[in-house]
Amino acid sequence: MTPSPKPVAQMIPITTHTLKVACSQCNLRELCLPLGLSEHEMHKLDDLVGARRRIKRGTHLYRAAEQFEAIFAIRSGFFKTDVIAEDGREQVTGFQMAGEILGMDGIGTEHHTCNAIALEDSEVCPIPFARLEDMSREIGTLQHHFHKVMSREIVREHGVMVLLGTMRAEERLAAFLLNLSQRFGSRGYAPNEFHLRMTRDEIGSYLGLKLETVSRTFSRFQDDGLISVQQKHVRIIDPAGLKKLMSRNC
Amino acid sequence: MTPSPKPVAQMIPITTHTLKVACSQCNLRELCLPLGLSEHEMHKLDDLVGARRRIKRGTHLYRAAEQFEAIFAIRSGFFKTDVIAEDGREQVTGFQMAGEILGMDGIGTEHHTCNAIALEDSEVCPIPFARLEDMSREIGTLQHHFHKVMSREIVREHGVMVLLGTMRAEERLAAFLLNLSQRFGSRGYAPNEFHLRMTRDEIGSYLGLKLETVSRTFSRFQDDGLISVQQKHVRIIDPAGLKKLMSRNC
DNA sequence: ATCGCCAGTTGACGCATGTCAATCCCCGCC
DNA sequence: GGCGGGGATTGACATGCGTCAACTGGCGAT
Repeated sequence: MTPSPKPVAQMIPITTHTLKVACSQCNLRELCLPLGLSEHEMHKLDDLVGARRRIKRGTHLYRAAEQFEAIFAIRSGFFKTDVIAEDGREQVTGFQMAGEILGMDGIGTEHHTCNAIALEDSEVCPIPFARLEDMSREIGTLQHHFHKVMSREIVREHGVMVLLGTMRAEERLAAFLLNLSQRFGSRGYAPNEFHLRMTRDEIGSYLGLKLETVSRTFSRFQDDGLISVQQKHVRIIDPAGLKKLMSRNC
Repeated sequence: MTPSPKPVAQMIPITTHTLKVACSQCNLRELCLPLGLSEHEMHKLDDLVGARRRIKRGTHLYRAAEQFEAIFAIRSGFFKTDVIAEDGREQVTGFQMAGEILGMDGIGTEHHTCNAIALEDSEVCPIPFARLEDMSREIGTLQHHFHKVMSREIVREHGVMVLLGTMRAEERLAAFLLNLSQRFGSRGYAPNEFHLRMTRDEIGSYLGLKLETVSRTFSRFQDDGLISVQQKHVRIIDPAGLKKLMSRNC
């Protein structure tokens, strides 16, 4: 093989300008806040969004009880959010990927109420919340889109409640895999082959299962020819079969 | 018994004026949207909020898939919201009481995504959403308060995820009772004695348990002297004992 | 006031998932 | 490239909750 050229990013001199997010240029705009803004509005948004911030794998973007200042659009990477109850139990409340918004839990109390931890080296665009509210008062489209984003988060959580309240282990894991698949797909990645960024324990916490149950269920899916799984690498062989699993009996 | 006097409501001539909500007069304002508004802003809000609507016990305030037009402030009464998955499973996603806001799940898709059903005869104040957004652009306080309400709903659902994901049956029911107690208390009702508006089945759906388990756990709590329960009437005898239950081991 | 029905209670039993433990095997670090 | 450790797998066993079923009793309709 011939040596591949250096990644483009390394050839561009790093200035505040290149570090600065330009929403108007961002290929995630359909997933993030700027959806449906005019050219002019989009450029106003560029001023709102702060300089991109790198979060190394394993470190916190924010912690519960910290002062809430901004929400964050994920530019690249992968996060988990979790809640630690007073008695120490951990519940993973979600996994977030590029184009999704983090931190809306902090608005109500002006303090974050959960932890956000990068599961791989990531970049986020901080959106100072007070300024977002100001700008929302000028740009109705932005206001409305932000409301939609928050509402969708509520609806997503309803889905998790259905999962945790009514589904059996197999169904939970099938739903989880199909959800990841759909989200990777809509970002232009292969929907049927991906690397899990989280451990079995984190999957288990999210799905209300113990890690051994997650592991066993993965193995069963593999034996049944639904997926092939090797550590964190997953290939979905029979998506329809997984879907069928979710609506069996009951 | 002597015949009781007619209910007061029937003695007042029904006019648009009496049916109309006056947020500026409402004793629920601390719980609902108008928190922190000036006198002038409050009166603008009075124009926003539509005529109060009565919802009879057992009937729907809205249904999943219906067009979303408004959110609803509960003036009086008690509701449940539920999601029916494609395969028919029902998950109760919440119980709502006076001063709480219903319908924010519909903003994202412009269609409601769950059902809201009155568990007793109730009254709601419809808040046309497009007009709420308009007014939010004029009144920053209102905008901010609405964002807080949505954020708190997200945080509430995180709490439910912790409950469903990590707690055992006893802990779930204890958490449920203490939550109801706190909410009744903050509305001026006796925190330690109340009527459940929902069935064992609905409690079970909310808590991810079968109705038999709910019933058995109630009985166990009674045997242990934590509560006294007779059908839908509950008295909390030992709140501290219930709290301790929730943080035992783990 | 009475009846019928639906909600609730209680018991017996089974199963899905948790618990505990041993072993394996990547992955990243030096 | 080798080594160490944490993540993953797998097995044996335990148990909490679900399932099925019988029975009770309040409440609302008439």
